[in-house]
Amino acid sequence: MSGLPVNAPYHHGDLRAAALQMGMERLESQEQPDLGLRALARDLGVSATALYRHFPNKDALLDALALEGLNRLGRSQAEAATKAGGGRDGFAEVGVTYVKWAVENPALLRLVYNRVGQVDLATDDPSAMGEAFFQLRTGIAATMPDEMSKDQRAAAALHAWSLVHGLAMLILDGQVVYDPAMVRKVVLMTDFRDC
Amino acid sequence: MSGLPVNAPYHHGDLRAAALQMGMERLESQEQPDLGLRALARDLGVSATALYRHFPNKDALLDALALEGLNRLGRSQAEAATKAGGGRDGFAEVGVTYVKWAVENPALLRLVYNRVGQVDLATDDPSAMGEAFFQLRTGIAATMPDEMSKDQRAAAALHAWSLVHGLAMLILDGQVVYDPAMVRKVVLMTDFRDC
DNA sequence: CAAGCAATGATAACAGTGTCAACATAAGAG
DNA sequence: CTCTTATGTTGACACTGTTATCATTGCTTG
Repeated sequence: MSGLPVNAPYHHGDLRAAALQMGMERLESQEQPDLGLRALARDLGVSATALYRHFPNKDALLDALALEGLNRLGRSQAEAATKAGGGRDGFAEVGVTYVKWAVENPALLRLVYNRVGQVDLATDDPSAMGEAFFQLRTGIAATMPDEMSKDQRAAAALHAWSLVHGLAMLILDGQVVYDPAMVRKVVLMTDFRDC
Repeated sequence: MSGLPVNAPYHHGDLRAAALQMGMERLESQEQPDLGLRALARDLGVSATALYRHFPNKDALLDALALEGLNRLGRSQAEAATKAGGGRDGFAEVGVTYVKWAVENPALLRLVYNRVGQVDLATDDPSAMGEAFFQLRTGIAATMPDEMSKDQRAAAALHAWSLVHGLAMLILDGQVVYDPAMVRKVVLMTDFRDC
């Protein structure tokens, strides 16, 4: 009866979706967004504890946002993998796409990698985060040369993933300035010919 | 007059050093240490606001810890670079050392990279974080083959840094299990022969 | 040595957070 | 219509970082 909009209906309609959407908007528009429960609820025109009817706690909300971010990253990678042909050029193109996505979604990428490691795979739904990351890994491995053995493909995929992820993190942390040409050059320094 | 030890002297002696040491101990012993000002002061047997006589705010304390961490990482890398000879094997050895240090100091590595990017180089002492990271970069570049041009060395150093840093972050985030042999294999997939 | 000043510490308070318990309202099922 | 369930609110508790104010110690200088 105080502070909140006067003629607002008692029930919001779909508060869960609204909260996730607002969180996503902040993750997209700000580098260090404020995803506090109270701040979010305040801007949603709802009381702080209302969110507890849709999420057991703050971490659950962040996990939901991270999962959506991981799906977006996976789609971006899959799209790049199909569009770019095979060979060195195609491989480089996929790597450049990863870094580009990270630069365009810095807060979301950070959230994804910070949250996914803390998921208790024993109790939580194994088809959520783990599945999405599995797809990301296999998507990366799919861009490897065909003549590799299974072990070689795994190692090469890990090499590629580490390279683009590390480069992205160095850029996001302000250690390296983003330059697409430089990214392509660095990625192309990897050559799997004789592995 | 309450809560604190009875016969504790009013002045601590060297509270700044004690706070940094306790922070370092937590960074070394815990994966997600609690570096809150109040929690830190409580365990130091001192009031919360006493720390404000030695640090302008919490960020300054974390910056000091991050700087010490960066120096340790730099020393580890410099030591590895001199011990390991040149060539592919030496290069691989330095990379393995980076990942090993990250696995042994997960919270410290995170703090270093999270803090260093936010330092305002205009107002802060440019000889602190920036200098230490410059040394790390040049140390990495020093392990590159001699026959490279200057630009090639820079790109190769960025490639190497991104590779080991990304691999370290994937391990710390729980996406990849730490296996020294695997790390060496992945690092050796980089070949600078024809760049 | 004494006086005073600067360094260092403590207390109280404010704004902010996540979270829980208790209560209020709306929507839907029988 | 009634009763249950879902959803939202209020109030409170225990935290946090930070500031203003007051207390104590130690060093410096006359």
